[in-house]
Amino acid sequence: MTIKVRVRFAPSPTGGLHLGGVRTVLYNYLFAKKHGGDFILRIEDTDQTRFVEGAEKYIFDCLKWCGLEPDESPLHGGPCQPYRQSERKPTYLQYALQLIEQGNAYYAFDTPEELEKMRSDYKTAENPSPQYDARIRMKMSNSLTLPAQKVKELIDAGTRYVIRIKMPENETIRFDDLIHHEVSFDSGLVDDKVLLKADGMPTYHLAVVVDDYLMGITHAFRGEEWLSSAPVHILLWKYLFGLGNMPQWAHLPLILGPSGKLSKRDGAKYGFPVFAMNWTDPRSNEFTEGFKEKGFLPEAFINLLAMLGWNSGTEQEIFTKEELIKNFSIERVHKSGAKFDFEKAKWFNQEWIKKLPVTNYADSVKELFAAKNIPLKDDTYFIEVLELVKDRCALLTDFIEQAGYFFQAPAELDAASVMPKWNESKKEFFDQYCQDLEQLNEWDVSSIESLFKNLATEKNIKPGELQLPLRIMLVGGKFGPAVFEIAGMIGKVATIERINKGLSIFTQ
RNA sequence: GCUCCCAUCGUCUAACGGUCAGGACUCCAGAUUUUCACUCUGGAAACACGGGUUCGAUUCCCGUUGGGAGUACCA
Repeated sequence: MTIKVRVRFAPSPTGGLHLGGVRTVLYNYLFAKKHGGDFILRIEDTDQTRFVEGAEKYIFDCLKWCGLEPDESPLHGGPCQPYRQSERKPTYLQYALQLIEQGNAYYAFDTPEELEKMRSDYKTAENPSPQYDARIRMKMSNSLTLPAQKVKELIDAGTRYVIRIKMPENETIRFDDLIHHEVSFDSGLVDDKVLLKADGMPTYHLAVVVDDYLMGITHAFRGEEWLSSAPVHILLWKYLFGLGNMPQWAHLPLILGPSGKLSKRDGAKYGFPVFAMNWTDPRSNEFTEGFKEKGFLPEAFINLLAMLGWNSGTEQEIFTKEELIKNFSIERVHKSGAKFDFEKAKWFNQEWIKKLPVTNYADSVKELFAAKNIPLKDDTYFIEVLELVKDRCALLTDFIEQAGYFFQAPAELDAASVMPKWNESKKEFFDQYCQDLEQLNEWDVSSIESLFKNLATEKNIKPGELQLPLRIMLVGGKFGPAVFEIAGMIGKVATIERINKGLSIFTQ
């Protein structure tokens, strides 16, 4: 019998969801779906001081937008409720006490001030950050150094205490990581991490192990920043639930920014989004841009994230979510960190804009237009326009410039591209052309075009000399599809209006 | 400082002892387009260094260097 795959993503609701976080979700999700397993979202809100209003909902919104919704979560329910660690608080104490009984943990009464004093007292040039470890724990105030009676008195008196793991002194802790393979640590070099805080809440270290066990997690994928504390978790598994029940670990390589680790600041500094969606910290009011609002398609977003540290072994780069699920394998995830490249990210999005039917993202573009007060016509026309200009758009926001002139006259004309070669005979040409257009019964592209070319021949002007001015009049700049196509789309009235307006500007 | 992780074009990557080291993004040139883009063709661009092992190393081992992470009653 094979055990059902169960994976989890366990964010703390402290702020935006960044690239690396979404990619961790993605790999978890892909792995679970590939193996017919469950993807669980657990909220790790054990630090009350860092709780941020709205952060949890924001995470759900991001996952929904990405199409990576969990099977179980505080929002979706599930058999292992509750999925918020703050609501599981009573659970953790018993395991901490079990560890004390087994001799694997102890009470520590040191105050924050005492800890600080210890750190400064033992700080040297060779050891800038002294740890609470085997060498110094016997010099501190804890149940290892105090007589049992005294410990009992302190606890009975309500003295604040924490419970720390007692790291063995000379043990090599090994484990097999799905990505890094065998990793080993010397237990004597790891400090006695706090397991249960003075407020009764567990730290991440205890909570992650207890909940992974209680929720039946079979595979635990997380960022590489956790690799250093893995020995603590391995030991906890050994002491509490047995190494045989421990999930398979995979520590994902980090996503780097242009200079070192990717940070919120990089986004602002280099002009690319870092979070999945816009996020404003309610406390500091600090705003961080999101991929969604920047104009990314969710399909492109997960595609580009998937390729940042993983590849299928083929030369295929564009993958649908279904293809990713089919092809994903944790063994093909890279060991080294990947630098995020916004240019390549845009390329992925452009490919997806071209690949997807415009109807898939027409509503998003509509919202963008509404925000810019661009008037909309009927849907058929709208779709037709998007189809016409989609090849020119890397971001959804590019549609504003590339499609806006189909709905309203350009606000400004690139007169500089026309003026140097502008002359009276061209003005006469356009005057005449307007009159001819007015008479046109059938407003179709070929008539508009042949009228233009015939008149040009008649006036003895090269059509090429005239097309650019016409384009500038209709579009505003040197871009867009074929001019006559545009005239055909915007209609007789708008075409003539825009030519006349252009004429008045060029002939000043 | 200490611990751990990592190392192929500028960037993302392929290669699992023998390849002209392949692809993609970016950049450059050309074709196409009477604009811009798309598309197509071509080009520039990498095995960090030093030792081993081997008939043969980008590939395996060791060291050096470089980069990253951790070193909280944060996750």
